[in-house]
Amino acid sequence: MKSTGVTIADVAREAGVSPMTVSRSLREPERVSAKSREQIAAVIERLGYVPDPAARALAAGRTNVIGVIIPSVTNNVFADVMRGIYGVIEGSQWQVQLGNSRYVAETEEALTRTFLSQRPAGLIVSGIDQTKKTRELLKNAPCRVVQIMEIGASPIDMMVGFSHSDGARAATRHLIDRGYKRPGFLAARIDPRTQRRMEGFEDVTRAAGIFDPNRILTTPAPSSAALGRDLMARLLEHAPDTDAVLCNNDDLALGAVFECLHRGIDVPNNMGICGFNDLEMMAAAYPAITSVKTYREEMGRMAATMLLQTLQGDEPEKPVVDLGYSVMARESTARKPKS
Amino acid sequence: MKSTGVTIADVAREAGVSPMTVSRSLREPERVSAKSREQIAAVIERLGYVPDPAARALAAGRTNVIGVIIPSVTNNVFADVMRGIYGVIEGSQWQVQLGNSRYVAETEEALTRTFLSQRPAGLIVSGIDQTKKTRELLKNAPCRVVQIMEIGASPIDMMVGFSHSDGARAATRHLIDRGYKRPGFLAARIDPRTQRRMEGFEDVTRAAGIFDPNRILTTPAPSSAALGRDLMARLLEHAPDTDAVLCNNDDLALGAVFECLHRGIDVPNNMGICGFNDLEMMAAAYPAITSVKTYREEMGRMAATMLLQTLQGDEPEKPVVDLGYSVMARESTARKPKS
DNA sequence: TTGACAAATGTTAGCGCTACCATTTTATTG
DNA sequence: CAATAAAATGGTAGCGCTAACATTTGTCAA
Repeated sequence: MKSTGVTIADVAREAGVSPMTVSRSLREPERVSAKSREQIAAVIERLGYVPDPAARALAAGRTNVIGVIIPSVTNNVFADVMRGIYGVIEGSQWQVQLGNSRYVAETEEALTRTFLSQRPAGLIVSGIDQTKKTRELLKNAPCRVVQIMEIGASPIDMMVGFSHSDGARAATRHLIDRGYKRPGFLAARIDPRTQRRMEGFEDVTRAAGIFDPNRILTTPAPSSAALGRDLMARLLEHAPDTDAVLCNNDDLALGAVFECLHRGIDVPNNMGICGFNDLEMMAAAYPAITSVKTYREEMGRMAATMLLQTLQGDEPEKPVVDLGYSVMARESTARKPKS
Repeated sequence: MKSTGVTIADVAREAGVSPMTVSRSLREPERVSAKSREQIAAVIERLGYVPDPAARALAAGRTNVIGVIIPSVTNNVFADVMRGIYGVIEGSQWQVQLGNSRYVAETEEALTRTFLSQRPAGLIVSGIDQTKKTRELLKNAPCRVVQIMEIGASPIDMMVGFSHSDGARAATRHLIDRGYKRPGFLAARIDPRTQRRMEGFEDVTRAAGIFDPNRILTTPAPSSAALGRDLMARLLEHAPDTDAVLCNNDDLALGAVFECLHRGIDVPNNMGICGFNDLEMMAAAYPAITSVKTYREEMGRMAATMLLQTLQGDEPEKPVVDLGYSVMARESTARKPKS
């Protein structure tokens, strides 16, 4: 039934030591004499012994599992974050266990419970909009917790992210600086982060006296390039004098660019287009597409690093890290100055 | 230390039954009287009892973990497959545990060992190019195994995929049918599946008497749209009379299209471009890009479904499923017939 | 009523490991 | 060289659950 029936007792017998010494040589080798350590290592190699994580977890009261809860496994943005997390954790003694909340708060709560029942070594959760109950569970968790993607005023424990509303503000100001007078906003699947980006857009356009709710188009459908084309088309019918769009993400921006190409609309001179996240293809597109760069892989790396630090007994320098964003100005908003 | 210190013994005491009855009511409710079942359910709810998976695994000699080994967590293709797998497994009693082999056979072997030491309920592995040792481990695994992404002659156990060389053959024939005379092939990161696509391309062009190794451009770098632009640019310098390209994947195809747009090359009339996988954005692009559609989410769904069937004691109808592919002909290869 | 049998429940033991404390061995010092 | 501390190792118990078997309770026909 077991892949290898070899137990710690077998190793101990063969090496002529007690199981306890074998156990120690695996977890705290510095507390075992060099002689025993080598003997044990040789036997482990020879017998192909692999510790049983279940037995270990039961005896030690904790696992080597780091739980990660994200709202989507397919969204490129989270894929990048995951790459960062995996990059740090792979090769260490810890293991990633992924949970997919599908943007549903109740699912997130259920996942949190499931993870906690496994006595994880640490947890990484997305965003700052947990339900009250989830927050409570995480606050009382017997492990450290890192919130990623966003930063906010009341961290549960640690936090790595950036301000989505500030990112959208900067992008909107960029459009205005480039001379666009009637900017719109396109968004799919309104999650809390989208909401805050929209607020940033509204703030800045309102302050400039050019806010117009008719130029804001949203849909609950999941984001895609096809949807970007569709939203752009609808915006052009609805408010044909719109001269720029801030898209909630890059898929939409790409679709918007394609729709303009299709209609023969001059990007950037008659339509400025800005995305959000700065996926790799934005720079490679033609015209190259302006986007708000976010540091997704770094976010994952940082979150995992902070967690590993705490697992080694250290504290991270700062419990809350703001990774910021950068507006990557490219052709799609490089409007020729008009008189 | 534990999130909830509630054990099965606590529940048993409160419900006035033995721990065994509680255990059974959780795993085989039909073997417990309705009265006990309700009582137990009420107590579980009241105390917030959650079974400890480690204790369960240790006692039962198996876990509820389904291990999935893929070569990349960030590649869209695998993200789609994962979505299919998660879709089937979420909500069931099983859990997904993801392993990332990074396209390295040794890493795959190590991951296989790690997973097997956890006594998984089942395994899903990518491709058919495992090392000999990995194959042996999987053959002797105490659980069922599904190979995905590809089909081949000697399945370890079950298999869901399609023929990459056939897909490439069909795409190449499509280019020839559309009147292209000097097709090239672009590929990044040569994995075994890329290799087989390349072979398919070579077969068909050779048979048509138009094979030219100078039109095949590859690089070990990971795939991206920027790389697609770059490869296209190099191909045009290297073999300027090339009139079509089959790209090993859609990122490259998108980049190739952008490079042509940039250079003012008429796609499809002076350059036909075909991708592979048919990611969502291919249809939304302008010009819409021809691609070989693969059924990635279905592949994940099917693999997970087959595994769950075996876990319930049934056998899947067929142990090897070929999901095929479809050439989605679009504008990027819709060349006007020349005399 | 009673035996025969099935359904429901309980008892025992142990999965493989590690925390905790006890003991032995080795190094250190006056 | 004894006294002491430090390093290395071992024994015991138990983590929370379930497999396997044992026992009790309920059902039904003769």
